[in-house]
Amino acid sequence: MGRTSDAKERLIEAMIELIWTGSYGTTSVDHICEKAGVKKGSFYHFFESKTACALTAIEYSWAEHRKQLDQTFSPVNAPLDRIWKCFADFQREQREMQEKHGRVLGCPIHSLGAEVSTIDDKLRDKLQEILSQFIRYYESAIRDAHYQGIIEAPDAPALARILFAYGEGLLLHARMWNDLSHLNEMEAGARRILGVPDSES
Amino acid sequence: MGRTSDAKERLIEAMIELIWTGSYGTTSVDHICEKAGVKKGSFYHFFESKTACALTAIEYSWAEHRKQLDQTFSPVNAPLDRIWKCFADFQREQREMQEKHGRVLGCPIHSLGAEVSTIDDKLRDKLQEILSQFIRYYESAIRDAHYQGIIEAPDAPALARILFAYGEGLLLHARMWNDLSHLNEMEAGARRILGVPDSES
DNA sequence: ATTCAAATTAACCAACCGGTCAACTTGACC
DNA sequence: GGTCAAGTTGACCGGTTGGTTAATTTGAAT
Repeated sequence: MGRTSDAKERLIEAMIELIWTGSYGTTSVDHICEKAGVKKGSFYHFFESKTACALTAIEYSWAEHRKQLDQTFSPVNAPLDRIWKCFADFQREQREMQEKHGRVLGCPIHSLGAEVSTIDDKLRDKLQEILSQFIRYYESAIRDAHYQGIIEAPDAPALARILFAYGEGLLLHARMWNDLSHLNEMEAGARRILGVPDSES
Repeated sequence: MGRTSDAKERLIEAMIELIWTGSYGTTSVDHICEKAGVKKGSFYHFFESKTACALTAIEYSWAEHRKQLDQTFSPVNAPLDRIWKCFADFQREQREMQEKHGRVLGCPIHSLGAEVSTIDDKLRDKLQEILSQFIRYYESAIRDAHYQGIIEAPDAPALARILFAYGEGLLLHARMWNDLSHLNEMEAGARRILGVPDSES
């Protein structure tokens, strides 16, 4: 079986962090290796290319994130509460990242997508897939809310896309302005989009 | 006075196009020079650095764009019509870019912002400034609409930010999916955000 | 026609890029 | 405790990066 190692995991986590705090272009294989405490030869022992490593890292990161989203969007929770809890999770995560790295980092999938979608087909396809999956969380919450008569939303997928575009836009602004307070109005904006008065849940 | 040249303008336009169709990271000085038909020595005759060129290019591009925005958001137009016309302009521009480059390119300011805002302070500040100016177009249109009783929006700046985040999110999706049809629902989403029924203007 | 500031050119630089490779070390399994 | 697959290492590669320089050409203004 040969010896074992956690170098691959360290490389994955290093790449995620470097892409998130910087960009794909500024994240060099050398930097990843340095941060992970791994020599470049080992990098190419585990990954056939920089792109392949990024693909694995994105998949890994999304798999981690899904665990929490599955909890947040549990059908046990009231439909709109799922969305508000998701926003609260966003805020918490962004706050933690600001405390850790001194900057609000926004959504890595979106920042990466903006950078590479015209350049790298494989990365773009993977990012599309992840974002499509994410929208489904909003979609089912919206559909449930509609069926329960909480909101008027006959076209749940369309409304989910609107809500999603808005949320991602806000996260990007928070990153650009390095300011968490942009996220405070997230729920207020979502209420307007969903057509929920402030007084109601 | 020495000889004159339009090399600087050609470099600016080349840089804008390369950033828009690709990314800041993949846009090398060599590529810019090649596209502009200019030798690298001349590049550094006109600009002290790649960043300086990008700064000038962004400023130039925004100045061009403002001319049209000033027309679109002319107080002569009905408040909400300004916004719908702005969206129509977005769609037209994106369609033209797709015809020209084979891809939907989205908003270069935002894509660039996502990429460089944690890396390059000067670029980030300039992009922030431009986006802040853009929001003001929405803001004044919303304020006018509120004052005329067309919509209920006591906090125009906040609603403008929501609308803006949504629009930018949609443009990014159009870029990532290379699909103009994402923009078709722009007005419908905006109507929900602004609280305007489909029947009314 | 002369002048001279401004534009152009090509050669050059060190650092870094993604990627390769053959030699070497390790440790899980029998 | 020996085996051998798997992990590690450091040197190496050609190409590209952002940036520099000194010599040269140009043309607008006098």
